[in-house]
Amino acid sequence: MAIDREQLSQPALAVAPLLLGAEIVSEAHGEPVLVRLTEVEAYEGSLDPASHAFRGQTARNAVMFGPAGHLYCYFVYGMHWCANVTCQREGAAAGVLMRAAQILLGQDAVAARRTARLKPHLLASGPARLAAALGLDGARNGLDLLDPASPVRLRALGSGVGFQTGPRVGVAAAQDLAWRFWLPDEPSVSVYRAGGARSRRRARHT
DNA sequence: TTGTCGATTGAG
DNA sequence: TCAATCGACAAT
Repeated sequence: MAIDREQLSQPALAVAPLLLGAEIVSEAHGEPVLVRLTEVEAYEGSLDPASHAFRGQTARNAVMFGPAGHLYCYFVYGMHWCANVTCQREGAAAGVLMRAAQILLGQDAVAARRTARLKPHLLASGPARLAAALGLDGARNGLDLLDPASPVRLRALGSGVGFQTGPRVGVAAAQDLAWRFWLPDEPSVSVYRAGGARSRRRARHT
């Protein structure tokens, strides 16, 4: 059964639980890779200082201002790609960062593409590792995850229940918000690291 | 035009 | 604990 875009056209806080346990298929590398999301984070647009869309629309974040159910890929730290599922209606920006997943299909191919040797449950643990596993980068930015013809598709949503929440990883702004969602007892869930490490390191010396 | 810093990862 | 590495954006 097809996924209704309406379900994704809500605030990120409402969409995030639905994406936990959701299945994503990618044929970006040729051979299909299928994953089940185990960890996500909500990013609201205008109200969220940690969101790329907080200061309004730019060339980079334009996809987040479009319709829900599209892929927002961004480049970070000069070397990694991360990917969001856009939500909210057209004109309102919000997204859910995909942080970790369990690989259901194509695990050997994913492992073979990596230079670092990782244990299987770590192959898609962390947003950049997950993006790499699915072959998501700037070339995939803006893809419609609900289009059957798309090489990257959202195949099923999660149940929306049975998750845990906590502060977002690596985010300096709005640390009081419990906008990270994960499935308990999933080994692929990434380790928590508080945000703003760099600026706080400088502050300690001054 | 320049300088700062990031929704991270992997090695030491 | 820290370096890698570069694009976006705010400040000049």
